[in-house]
Amino acid sequence: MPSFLPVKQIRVSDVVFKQLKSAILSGQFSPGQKLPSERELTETFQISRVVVREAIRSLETSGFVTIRQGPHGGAYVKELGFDRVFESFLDLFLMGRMSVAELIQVRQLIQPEVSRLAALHVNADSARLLEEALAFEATPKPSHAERVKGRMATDLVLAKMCGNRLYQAILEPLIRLTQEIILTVKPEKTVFHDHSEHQAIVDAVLARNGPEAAAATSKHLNTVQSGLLKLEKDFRKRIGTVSAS
Amino acid sequence: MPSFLPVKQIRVSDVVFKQLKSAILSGQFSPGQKLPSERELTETFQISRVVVREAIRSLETSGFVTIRQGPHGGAYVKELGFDRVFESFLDLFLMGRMSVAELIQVRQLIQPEVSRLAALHVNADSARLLEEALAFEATPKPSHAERVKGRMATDLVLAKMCGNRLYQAILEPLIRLTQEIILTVKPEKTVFHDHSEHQAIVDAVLARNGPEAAAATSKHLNTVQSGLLKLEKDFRKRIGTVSAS
DNA sequence: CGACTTTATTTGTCAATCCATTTTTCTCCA
DNA sequence: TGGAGAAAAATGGATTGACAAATAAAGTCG
Repeated sequence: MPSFLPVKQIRVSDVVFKQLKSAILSGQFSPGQKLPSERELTETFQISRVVVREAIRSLETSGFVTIRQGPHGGAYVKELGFDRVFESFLDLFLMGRMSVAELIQVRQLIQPEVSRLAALHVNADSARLLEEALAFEATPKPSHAERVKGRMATDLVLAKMCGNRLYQAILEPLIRLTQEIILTVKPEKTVFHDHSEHQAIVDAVLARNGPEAAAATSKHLNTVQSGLLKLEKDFRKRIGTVSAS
Repeated sequence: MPSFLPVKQIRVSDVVFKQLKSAILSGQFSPGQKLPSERELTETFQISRVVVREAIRSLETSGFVTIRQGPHGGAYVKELGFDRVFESFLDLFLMGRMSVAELIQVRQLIQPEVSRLAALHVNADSARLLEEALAFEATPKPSHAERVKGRMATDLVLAKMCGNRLYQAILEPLIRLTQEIILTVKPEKTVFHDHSEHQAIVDAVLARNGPEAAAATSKHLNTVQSGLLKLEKDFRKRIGTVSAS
């Protein structure tokens, strides 16, 4: 008997998922555009609606589309952000496969370099954004949550303006993860760093002084570190009672 | 009229997804364990099977479970790896939101530091793994694909043994992404680095010489860089015709 | 005892139907 | 003519019931 090849057993919904994903990645559907409706795709692929729905659901879970209901509803292609990276890091942390100490150690390597690069790439636009972020941090916030988020504004702008989008893709999720940890524990009173440290970083960046920007960032992170490490134990105690978002 | 609260409109499958995810994260289901069958969950949550399926599908897409068919089939909880991070980076790259130059720049910062840490943390076990990886690289491989993958063995072991799992979570996906790019372009003949460079890194690590390990890694990456940058244009030409995996 | 067959369990797919949401269009009245 | 409200239409969300496909375990027969 001739040796036949085994028939690959794959789920139809997987095939559809990959085709749609491929179409998005190759630009056949641009961000903002709408995929065909479920019923149309049913006809196109000649499969049941359930399968189409599962495929689209996977696209949504992967962050490629958002789904809206009603006429003019459907699966709309999203601009690919860093949410998935963030979610992945968050889950690793929640699973206990990463500690605050490790998080800070990585930030201590990457962030000074990012600030250094930001100082080299600064231009009129980014300078304005940076000053706005710093000013935003200084404005009083109604809630603790907003205060914590506001505090990260400068860091996020620096990550964005460093000229390397991969640095941004790594650092922004790490900063958001730090936020998440602080907010979960909610140490209402604690203030980890004062405004002057961010001011020093921004000054150095605006002066295009790379080494100084890196040094100021490094110093800033040392300040943050001590406060954060104390939080982890509290955090681990709480997450048992808090539902995953 | 008293002001009623708006009824939150949420998808049932989302609620189920979050509950199951939460149960996994909190350890109610450990890696290797099986979630209840679809029909059981149907009873538990008092919802239709389709909804249960969508929720489980999302868990699979998020990398929390693998689904098997047949008796003893079902949704088995996975050990959370770095696949999701890798996928996220890969998609960002495919979407043109990250370049090879940026990838290399980040590796040039992180990898020397990782090697330095590896030199500080090396012990009997990790030393053995490292030597095995280096020996594995030296053994001839039948196919180009295996050669490329084999070449990364040492880098992956170093990332694993550096003592910071977040570095591993970042670097391993970046190394795999580099692989993926090389393999897609398939420059059959090209050899980017010779064995001696990895040997130098391993020697320094085993000698517990952190600075030297970092320096050797830095030098190694410089070698890799020049070869890689030429590849990107070829890569971009191809991905239009290659389906997303 | 071993090879084959059957059976049972579980996921995969389908079809038809109805509900919920939301935008557009129509209608009717001031 | 305008505008408010009602109806229609388009789309995703959910249900039900049935059958197919895969696969591990139990049974059967030589």
